[in-house]
Amino acid sequence: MEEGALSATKDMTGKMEKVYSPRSVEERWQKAWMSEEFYQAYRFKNDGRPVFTIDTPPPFTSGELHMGHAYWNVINDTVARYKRMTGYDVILPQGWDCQGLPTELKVQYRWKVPREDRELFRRKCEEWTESMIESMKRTMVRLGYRPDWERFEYRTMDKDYWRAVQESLLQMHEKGLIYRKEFPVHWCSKCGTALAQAELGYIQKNGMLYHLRFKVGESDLEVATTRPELLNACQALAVNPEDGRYTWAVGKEATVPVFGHRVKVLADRSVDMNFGTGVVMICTYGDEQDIKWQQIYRLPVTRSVDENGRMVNAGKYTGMKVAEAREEIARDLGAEGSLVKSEEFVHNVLSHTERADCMTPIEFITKNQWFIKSKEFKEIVLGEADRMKWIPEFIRCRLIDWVNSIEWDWLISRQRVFGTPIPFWYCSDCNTIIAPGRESLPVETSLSPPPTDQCPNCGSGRIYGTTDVCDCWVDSSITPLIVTGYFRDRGLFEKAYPVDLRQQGHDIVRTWMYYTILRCALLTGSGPFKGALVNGHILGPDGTRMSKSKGNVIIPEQGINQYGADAIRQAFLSLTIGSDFPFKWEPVKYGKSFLQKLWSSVRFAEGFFSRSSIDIEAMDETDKWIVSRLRETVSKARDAMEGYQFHIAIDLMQKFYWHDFCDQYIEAVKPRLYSPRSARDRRAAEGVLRTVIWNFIRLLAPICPHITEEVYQKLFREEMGFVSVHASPYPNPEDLPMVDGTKGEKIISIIALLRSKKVEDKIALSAGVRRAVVQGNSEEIEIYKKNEWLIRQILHIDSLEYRIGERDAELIK
RNA sequence: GGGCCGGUCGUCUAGUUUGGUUAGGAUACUGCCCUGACACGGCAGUGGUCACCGGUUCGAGUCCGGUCCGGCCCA
Repeated sequence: MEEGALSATKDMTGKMEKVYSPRSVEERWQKAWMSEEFYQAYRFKNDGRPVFTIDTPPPFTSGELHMGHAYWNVINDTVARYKRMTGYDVILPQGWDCQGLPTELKVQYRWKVPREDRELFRRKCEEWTESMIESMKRTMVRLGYRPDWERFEYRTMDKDYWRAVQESLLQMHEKGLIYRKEFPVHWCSKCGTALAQAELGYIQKNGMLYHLRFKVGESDLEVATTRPELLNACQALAVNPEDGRYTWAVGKEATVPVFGHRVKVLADRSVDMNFGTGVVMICTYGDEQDIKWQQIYRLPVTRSVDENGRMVNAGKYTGMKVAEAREEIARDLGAEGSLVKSEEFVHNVLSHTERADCMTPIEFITKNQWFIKSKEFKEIVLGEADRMKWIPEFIRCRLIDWVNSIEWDWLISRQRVFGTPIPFWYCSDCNTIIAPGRESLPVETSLSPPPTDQCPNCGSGRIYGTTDVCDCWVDSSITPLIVTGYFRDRGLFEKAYPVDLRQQGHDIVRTWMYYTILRCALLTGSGPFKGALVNGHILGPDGTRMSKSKGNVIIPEQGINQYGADAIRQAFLSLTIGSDFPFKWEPVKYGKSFLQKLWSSVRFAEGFFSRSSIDIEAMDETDKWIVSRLRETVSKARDAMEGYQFHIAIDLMQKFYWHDFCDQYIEAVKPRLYSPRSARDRRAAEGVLRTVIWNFIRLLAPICPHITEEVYQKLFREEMGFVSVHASPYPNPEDLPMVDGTKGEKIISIIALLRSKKVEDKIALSAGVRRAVVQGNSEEIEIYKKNEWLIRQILHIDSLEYRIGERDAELIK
């Protein structure tokens, strides 16, 4: 490091500059923290101290670090800095979730690379991802975020990570938790892949509700449906057994319009009598309910839509796109006289909504897919939800609700390219899974020959590998195992697992957190998290989700450039954890002002710093007051930090420092420094100034790591000897003298009152006042008398008089 | 449609578990003031029927019931 690079900001004369400039200070320390010298403050040492491990979902490598990322980086970093200062050996990892559809879509559509050339395609994806990581990392660093990059950075596209993911699947396979089966899966015809339940959402769309006439003998049965194109796959009609309108039809056969085949009319209690006509058609498959009914009533299956979203087995409609076929059939129904009416209808369409801007409606397609058994393990996850400590507490039920609503096993195969290969071969006759040997991992079974050429179950020779890759959550649901060394360092694993804290947003409780708890519990026998800290979203200033199309996106750099990372960090941490907030510049500006306040006060105090420590005997009443306030603040702020109540902690700190220390104490201490009565009294004041600042910068260090480091290096490093403020111990109330501040408080408050009177009377604070009368009870007057010199000096009052009465003051010019 | 969570000055927040003095603070705003750390400052002031309605109680922001609004999840 070049000479002087670490010295604090000074002007040419060596004094601290009047205006604090976050930009240069922050960049300087961010650079320093990456150096070998400072790494020891951030390194996981494994030296026997209690370990504190944080697991956090690795961000998807989109290339843009948005406000949400910045928010949870700040939370993580603050927790880690706090825990390090309170004596823990902290593991703060940083992962990158690389693989997934969005990257493939970028490479496919923007770079025009065909995914048929798998090798080239994958290489392009990796290239893209590398550059995305670079740019995200730059912003993270600029926020002051300092994980243990050196040892605990991981990327899900790395071969080591592949090996871990595949190893975990091998272990699950050995426990009998993986199967391959032909099953109707949620299919996105645009992306050409199966999707998990968690990747889907409902989109409200305008559509048509068609009322169709089915013939039952000589009578008519009217059915309302949004999807007449599935008529060819209509296997039954159903009504509610309670529905008196249709009891006559139950058990009879109905003729399907246009196609002419005959289907039964069933009675089933899950039919909603109030929807449409109360008669529903069961097709294979229109929705998840159809799948259930198909299984319950053992209905035949007709494929009606293919992987490209075109009709099959549909007579003259075969080959048409779904939407096209719908209109065509509607027309034919009309011609045939089977269409009673059609009406405009707003409905929720199950679509591909997550992690992609795809939004294509989902079809159900029957294919061979890979699954992890999950719905039979609800109790395990519910047990973990119960054991974990949740912040805030109410998030617990989000997980419980989700788990209770799960109806399907986890579909883990994706028909894509950029992902971790599924590490199994299979027998195409009986679907037996054939696993590779551990030593051959990572493996791509589409390229490598199977370890056996005969199925161990049925003896068939038809054994194939797969080009299917894993769902991204298969990768990212083992992060607690990755960071604690489950696959490489069992000694560490024993110490660090389960991780102490999982920090994430509330939107991914049902997906990421659920999968992580499930997988880790199944693999290790115990849940991955002791506690979860779940934060809300930072919304656009208009209170809605930030999105480019709405033009309400604010990027973290804007704030860092203008106000500094320490200012943004304060703004983020002053929000209640778990709730959503519209982004506001106000608190960021306030954060900046606080930095300036801290800076100015240190600049003032620096001139009076002596190496002498606090002299309890020589302390005056105001000294005792500020020290007792400091003690109280340290104690309460520590409690708040312990409970991750950052907004409480930061509020305590800001109020103490600004309004007690700066507004009151520093004003009150000036005469003792500028025109002291005795050297000892001056030294006492100096010792208090130094003690408050030394404790306060450590108190604030996890929240504002840059300015506190700057002050530490400039004023304290030489004496205290820690390489960094972040390597020093967090302040402890036990280390501060227990003094009674009640008398000092009386003095401070009468000074404040007299100061207000001067302002009210438009007397400059520096101007002299001939006479003043203060009023109070006899005990208070006693205290004022003893401290008359200080009161008169501060307020430039020539003589003070006292009067018994309500606490009050009066100036006489 | 169902479940969960939340609703305290313009904004953020304390207080709600264990009901009890004029609901506290900060910020923003307005006014006055450059006082030897800081005008990114100081002092003062305006601002809240604690979402709404009802109930329990001597007394409710706090407890109970219902309604409305917002958010998330599920259908």
